[in-house]
Amino acid sequence: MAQGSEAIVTSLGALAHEHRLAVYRLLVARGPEGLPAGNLAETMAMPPSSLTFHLQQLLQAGLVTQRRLGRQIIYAADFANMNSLVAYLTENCCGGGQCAPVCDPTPKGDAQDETPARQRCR
Amino acid sequence: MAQGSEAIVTSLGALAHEHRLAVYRLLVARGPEGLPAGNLAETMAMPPSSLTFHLQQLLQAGLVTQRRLGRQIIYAADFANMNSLVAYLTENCCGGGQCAPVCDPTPKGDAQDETPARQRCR
DNA sequence: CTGTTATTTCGACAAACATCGAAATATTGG
DNA sequence: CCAATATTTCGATGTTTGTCGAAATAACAG
Repeated sequence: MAQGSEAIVTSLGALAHEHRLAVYRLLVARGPEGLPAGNLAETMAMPPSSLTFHLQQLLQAGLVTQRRLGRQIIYAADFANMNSLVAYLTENCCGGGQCAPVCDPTPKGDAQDETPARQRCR
Repeated sequence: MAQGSEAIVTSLGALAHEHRLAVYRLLVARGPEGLPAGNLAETMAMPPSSLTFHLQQLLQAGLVTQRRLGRQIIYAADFANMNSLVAYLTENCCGGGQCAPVCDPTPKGDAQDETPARQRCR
């Protein structure tokens, strides 16, 4: 119980800041291609050293990835980790179906809706 | 869009603490009936004044409600707000379906100590 | 090499957060 | 009113977070 929720607390804390949430949303919107740090700093109108501070937290929480491209460093959202976070909240922090889970958009061609009467799309 | 995320940041921050997340989970497990502050303090093995501090944050974030019953004060989880939080994360922080929604959150009401991360639908 | 660009690390500081005992505030029962 | 119970408020204190300029590192182009 304690070791699993520790990572959750880290992720929640990483997103619990105006600038970091904004940065993360930018990266989500950008997709796997990601954005270089300089671009983020300019968009956020934030000094580079401040941005780095926040990116480190997102990185440590495993919410973003980092890769080098030439002399710039590209950050991208890590969707797997956000998935875990949403899953945790839905499982542990919502009453039995009280906090309605998101309905399955079924992005790919599979049309199997055999889930046992739980998903309510509002 | 920006003013909405302010409330989200507050909610995330309220949950981004080991003790508060544990308290909130206790309240979620308890349901609308809720638990008195003293009961929470004892369960959490935490001095009452410390507990109050954390309860205030959850309260301010709108994640829990407060009501008096005799000389004790009962706290209960506010599911509507958690619903908003999960909805926000799913809508704004997950790529187009990249962050797969949760499937089948164990119909029976145990939800005690499951592995927090993995949730494969298929 | 040398200079230029992109980003991080370091250091210093203010602000916010967390902890908890002691005192204060409600509520009930006698 | 007085005592007992349940919880909060206050105050003091240590820790963590956030900010940002200056210096350091890394990569590239001549």
